[in-house]
Amino acid sequence: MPKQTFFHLPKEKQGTIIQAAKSEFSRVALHEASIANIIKEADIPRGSFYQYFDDKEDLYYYLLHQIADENNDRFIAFLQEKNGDIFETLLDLFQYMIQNHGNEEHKSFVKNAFLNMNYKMENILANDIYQENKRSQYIKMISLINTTNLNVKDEQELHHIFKIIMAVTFQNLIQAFVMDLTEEEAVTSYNEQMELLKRGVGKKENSANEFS
Amino acid sequence: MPKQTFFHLPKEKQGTIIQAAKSEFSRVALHEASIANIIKEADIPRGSFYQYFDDKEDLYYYLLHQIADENNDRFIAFLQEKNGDIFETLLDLFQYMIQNHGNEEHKSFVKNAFLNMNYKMENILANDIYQENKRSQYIKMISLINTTNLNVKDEQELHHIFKIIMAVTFQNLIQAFVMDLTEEEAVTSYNEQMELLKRGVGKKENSANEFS
DNA sequence: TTGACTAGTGACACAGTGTCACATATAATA
DNA sequence: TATTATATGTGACACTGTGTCACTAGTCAA
Repeated sequence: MPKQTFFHLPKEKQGTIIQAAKSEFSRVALHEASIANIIKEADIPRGSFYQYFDDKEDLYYYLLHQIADENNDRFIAFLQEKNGDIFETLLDLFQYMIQNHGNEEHKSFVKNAFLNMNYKMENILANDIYQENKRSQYIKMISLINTTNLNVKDEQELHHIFKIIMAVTFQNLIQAFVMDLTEEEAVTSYNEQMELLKRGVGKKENSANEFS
Repeated sequence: MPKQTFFHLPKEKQGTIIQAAKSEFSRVALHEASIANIIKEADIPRGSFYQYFDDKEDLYYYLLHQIADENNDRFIAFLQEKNGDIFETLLDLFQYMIQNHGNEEHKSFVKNAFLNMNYKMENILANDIYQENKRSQYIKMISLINTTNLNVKDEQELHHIFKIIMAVTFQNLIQAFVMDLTEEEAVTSYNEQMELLKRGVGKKENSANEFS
């Protein structure tokens, strides 16, 4: 978490630094990003950087959590809009995330974030100040899910289902970013997988496969 | 890929270097590992290291691919043993992977590998010499899957199902490693998710939820 | 014995990090 | 206004780690 000094800065200066950092982190992955580039672009001395942040990671995870929070908010908003339908919500969110929004830099940042996702997963899962926030957001999401369309017998199962769906969603996002799939390719494939999740992949008794 | 020079080395010296590298990579994640530690433990001069490998990553991914290949072979062997039942196979493999095998170092290496999984995903997905090998292994796996127990109508769906199952498996592996779950916790949760995958999470018409 | 090739070696230039002593600004108090 | 305290700004510097290169040392064939 950035130090208080950073938050005492005029908003404009904060913005300049954030902008420089985003630019650097969208240029290359975390482990290749250099503080030198950030301070050069933000035009602040090296010493100042360390007045504001512990290190490169501190700044990076601050930005990452901001974006994650935005997406969580968006998730919750979509979920409300779609009356709790998790599939419709995630399809929209998936589509939203792989779209460009006319900002190549933001997309690069997010792509690099996925590439770094496990770079220091302890850091993300760590019991830091974000943790409580994350937990309550998770509970909110779960509570908003409309279970009338889901074949779910208890809350435990709902957690499992959420986990499954998120795993598949993430994998598809990563693939879309890393393999540079077109939006259509990505969405079609994602959609088909979601249908399989709904239907189930185990053989039903009296049904025969065309293919086997 | 290590340079030819490395492969010309006597097996024993190769082993010493590999051992030193595994030790370092199990101590810390890739981005924190240092060549200095590896050459110190292997007792070779710095210049020699660069005769054998391009850099730290070169050595690291070589080891990682070795382990991945071993696991792929194990996957295929299990699949044959279980008459192509993908669920039984993966449950066994899952259990196998989170077990210790009396080698704390190997487990640390694998854990760090998961933490670094996306560190440089391009590297892993890159069209390198492993690619062809991987592709053919994938095809072999798919061909071994017994579809009589799966509700699958064409090959496209089989690919999707494989992808889904692997996504969920990986997520559970990562979680087990990072959150230090006991084997029982991990396997129980994984198992329950697999059952949901088989059954499907979408609501069947005439069935009612206890919970909603 | 010479030449050609392959491998071994460690000093070194270079790049990047985090720190620290000092400089400067701001605000509160006498 | 002068004084003091506190917060912030600054860049030179020590330190760590990387990759290179000129040189050395083997090996083998002519």
